[in-house]
Amino acid sequence: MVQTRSMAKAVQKRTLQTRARLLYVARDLVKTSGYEGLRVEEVVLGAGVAKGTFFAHFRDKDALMEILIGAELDSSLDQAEAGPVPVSIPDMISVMRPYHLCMTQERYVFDLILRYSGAAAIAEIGPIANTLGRYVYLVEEWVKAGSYRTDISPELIAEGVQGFAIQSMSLQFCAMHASTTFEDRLKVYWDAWMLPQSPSN
Amino acid sequence: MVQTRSMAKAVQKRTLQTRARLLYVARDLVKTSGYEGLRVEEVVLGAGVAKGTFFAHFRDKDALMEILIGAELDSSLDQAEAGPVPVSIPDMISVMRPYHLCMTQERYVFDLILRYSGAAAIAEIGPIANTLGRYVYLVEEWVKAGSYRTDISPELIAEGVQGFAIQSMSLQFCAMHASTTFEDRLKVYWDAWMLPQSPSN
DNA sequence: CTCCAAAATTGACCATGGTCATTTATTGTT
DNA sequence: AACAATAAATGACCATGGTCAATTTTGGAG
Repeated sequence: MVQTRSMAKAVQKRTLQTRARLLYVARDLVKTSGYEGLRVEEVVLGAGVAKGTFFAHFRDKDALMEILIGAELDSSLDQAEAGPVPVSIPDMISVMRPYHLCMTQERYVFDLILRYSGAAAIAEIGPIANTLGRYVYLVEEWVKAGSYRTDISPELIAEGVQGFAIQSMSLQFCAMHASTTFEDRLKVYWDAWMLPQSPSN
Repeated sequence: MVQTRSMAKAVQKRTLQTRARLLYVARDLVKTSGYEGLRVEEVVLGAGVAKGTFFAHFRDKDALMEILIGAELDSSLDQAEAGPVPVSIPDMISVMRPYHLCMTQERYVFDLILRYSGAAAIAEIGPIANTLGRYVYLVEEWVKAGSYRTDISPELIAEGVQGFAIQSMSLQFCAMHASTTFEDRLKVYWDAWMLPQSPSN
């Protein structure tokens, strides 16, 4: 008899186990050697599978990275979301600190986030693009609840907030601008963006 | 006799020739296969040298890329700098078009620019970080000559302008935000940043 | 229980960037 | 012109991510 759609075999238990093992080993390796130091070969060795198996579970090494980093970012956001709504710019900076620290923990991580923030060329939105979306949404809510400029939409404000956060991180990694710290710069930008003080002209 | 500083041998002609040949071949290959398609092996084959020679002239493949892309960006900026000073935001957008097009010509190029905008972890400022610095300086001059918000310094305005340009490019490559075009988005951001219209509260 | 098609796994192999001990070319000195 | 010291070039080799035809495992049908 022909195999019909409803008879389609479910994902095998084995698959889930293997995938879980790969993720577990990877997370463990990252703990000791950092993201940049992660090697696919070490992961498969630790998980006791062949190299090909890795790529049957993840499109490429970056896809695994995205999952690991995306999860870390997500839990930082959970933290930020759980607390009280920040009512000032310094508040926001402090509530977002874990998230921002997570993004800048390694240059390699920051680069990967930038690269994947655009959800690749493909139309698929990955874990990282997803948390960036959550970030904007969260900030938008905070903006609605607070007193900031009213000439543009809260969503636009939130997009700019994220843009400036990323800009500040970039400059932190830049030799030309090493003098100012990340959070000082961020405050200057966010103040100027969210609370413009003088007439345009 | 001991070799003194003043007797230090100059760079050999051969060196300059080899380097020029490598650069010429690379530029030529980029013209047909794009930046992403460039292979070191093709470059050395075309230049008639061994692979090791390539890496004696450039730290790594990215260093060559930085030179090629940096030069392209620089000449776009030369163009922008040569014309009349833009007196409005739409003017600025149009004057900067070649530069922005250059940055977004390939996803690969944009990623590399982002990666090298921070002048690597090393304290050395490369061609790309350099053009980004020029960009900010140029915009700063334009801002000084025009009528924009006065509550923050022209330099800060210029930094934000660049940040929003990069943000707009990122979103252009992003599946979630493909609906708005780059320049439309840029105008929205730049208007809101340079000409805030309403009191903060 | 046996058989089979689909799913999962394997590992030899490839692509490509990058290294370095060795060889070759250049140039100032005598 | 011969030599020595330095610079440049070489190419075999390595590291690492990624591929794919062949093999093994799984789970349901009869």
